[in-house]
Amino acid sequence: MAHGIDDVARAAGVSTATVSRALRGMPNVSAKTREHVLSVASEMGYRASPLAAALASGRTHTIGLLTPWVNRWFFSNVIEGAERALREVGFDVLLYSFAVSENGRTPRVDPDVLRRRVDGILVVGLPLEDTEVRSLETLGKPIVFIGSGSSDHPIVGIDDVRLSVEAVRYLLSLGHRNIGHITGTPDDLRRWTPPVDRRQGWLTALEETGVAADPRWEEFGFFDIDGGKESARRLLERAPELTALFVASDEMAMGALLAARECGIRVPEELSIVGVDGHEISELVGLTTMSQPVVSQGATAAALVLDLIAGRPVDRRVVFDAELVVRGTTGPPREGVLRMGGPGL
Amino acid sequence: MAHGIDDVARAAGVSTATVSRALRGMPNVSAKTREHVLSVASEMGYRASPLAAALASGRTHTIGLLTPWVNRWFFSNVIEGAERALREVGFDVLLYSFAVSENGRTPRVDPDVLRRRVDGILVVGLPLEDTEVRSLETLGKPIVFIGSGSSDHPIVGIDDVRLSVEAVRYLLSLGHRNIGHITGTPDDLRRWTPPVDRRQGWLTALEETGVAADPRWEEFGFFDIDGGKESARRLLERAPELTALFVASDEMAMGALLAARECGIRVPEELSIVGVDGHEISELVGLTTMSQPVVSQGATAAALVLDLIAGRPVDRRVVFDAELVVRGTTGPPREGVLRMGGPGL
DNA sequence: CTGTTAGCGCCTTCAA
DNA sequence: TTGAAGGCGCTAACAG
Repeated sequence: MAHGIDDVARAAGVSTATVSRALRGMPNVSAKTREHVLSVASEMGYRASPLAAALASGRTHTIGLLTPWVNRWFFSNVIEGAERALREVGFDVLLYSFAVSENGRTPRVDPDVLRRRVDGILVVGLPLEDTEVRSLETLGKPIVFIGSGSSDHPIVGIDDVRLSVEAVRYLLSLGHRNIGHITGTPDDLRRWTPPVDRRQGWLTALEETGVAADPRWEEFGFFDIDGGKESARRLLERAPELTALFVASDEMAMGALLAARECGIRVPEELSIVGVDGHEISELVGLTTMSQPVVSQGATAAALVLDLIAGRPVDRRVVFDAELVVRGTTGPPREGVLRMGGPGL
Repeated sequence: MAHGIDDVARAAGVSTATVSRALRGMPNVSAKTREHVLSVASEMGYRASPLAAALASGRTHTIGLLTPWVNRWFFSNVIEGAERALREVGFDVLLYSFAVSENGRTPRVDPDVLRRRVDGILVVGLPLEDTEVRSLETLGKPIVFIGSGSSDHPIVGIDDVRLSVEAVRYLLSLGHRNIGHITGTPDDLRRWTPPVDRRQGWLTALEETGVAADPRWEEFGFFDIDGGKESARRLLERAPELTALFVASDEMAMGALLAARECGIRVPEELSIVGVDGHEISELVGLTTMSQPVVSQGATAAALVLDLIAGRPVDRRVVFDAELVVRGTTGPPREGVLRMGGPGL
């Protein structure tokens, strides 16, 4: 039942080398020989052992997927996209979750585990320390980052500054001027660019319109629902003049919604909220958000490693567009006074 | 930089066989030889090529993880648990997502892709067709199911009937008698036991109490938020006498919450809702639910395949307990009339 | 306890 | 275009 390449060679009356060439679609095989070999092989149900092939050729047809979490929205969707794209072209995906150390100084990725096991590496989400990237580079395999990464390798993501400017401009166009911001940047993740860039976009959009962003209008916290809730609570108590919130992720925005509800603040009548992500649940909660394509980012990153492996030239950076999705959590500010002359979007 | 086993053998002044034995902790090596080999190897930064080792030994130290989705709550959490448990003991995880065909007749898993690549298989979530299971069995490797599976292989999961009885008993103990049920069973997933069992539990608990379950009290739909919302809308319109809903998943329950809100029905004053899962978001939405340990199920399934691989005896079925978590979506029925003499929980 | 010797199943020069 | 033969890097009998 489990045939080897020489069983096929014998049955087809050719050498193993010819079988190997025919099956892999190499050019130097006559059409009729190939056809014959192919039919014999399929008749026998033959499949080359990926292990043996990898050992002999040095190519594993496997991609190592490094991720801090598999059970979080952004990550699981990227993985989904990458896995499907890779499987489609016959590549396997080895899943490696690594710890997100709070103190940030424990080495989290061990290149030796990947050595001689993969043809390329995909790093999802969290940026690695320089030393970690260097150690991965010793593998001599292509590396592609998704979401946030190292400057020396291709990265696919979104333009966080731009998208944030757009979100805040939308709020400005509704008449809001007192717009707060909730972000998340634990100390050890300073190099995680999305939150930093989103904050920058918020500042930029306000400046454009001549609004001075009061430092009291921003709040830091954890990047999940709970974190958003706590941050929003503090923010709303401290700065009651705020009529709108630009929140750096949908999950935090949902937390903000909960906080508003608990404080008895009606959304959007008294407070408008815009998130970032396009989380499925946001749709059902009616959250206005900047929606980003996540599965596509995974698929694109997969295509990039494959290009790199094949020696094709690739873009150093692929940027996806985020799209403003207006839903129920945004409206004109509570004073009902639209100050004309704003940017208008 | 990339040494082979014979480099180490030469450097240590022993044979490759001894190096191999020493490094793998085999018994027949003298203590001092082992120590010496180990130190030489680590000095050289040597790691055995998993590929070559697998080819020579027939053991790949890799588990194939089959799942219909990686970006859904239950699945991503099971994967997370399994991956971490496997990596801890040096096993790799090959991720295979397979299509969930709506018509149910397209073969979704191709055993040939796994042939000679894995030592064992984990199937997460959806049950496979008998033919699919048979084809996987031709690989001759242990298979473990999580959540729902085939009778011929170990399965880890929860007792859906029991948990549902408990959930409904809780509603009964609050005084509810008109308790509806929302479930999801697309036609091609008849063999997906959780929804079937949860429905059974609902029926059983009602019967115990002498309540006749009106067929109008149950509604089928899709197993996500949207599906729950639609189902709840239909149910609430059709059977206004309902004072409580037992919903077969948290996501559907969240949909039901949305539907209630849109219909102007207050929760829990006018309608109590209980879900199943223990989804993180439910916690923040304040949903009462039967919480199941999911990461643990993944980790346990991982331990089971490892046992099977090692030839250790294993339980054919590992059942985890679900736990009632009472939060804000449940309360006494709207009439405020507690009919005494109920089961009392 | 240790070394020798075949493979594991395929790919890939090199000749023909 | 095809075949022969030597690895890829390690494990596992079998001797010693």
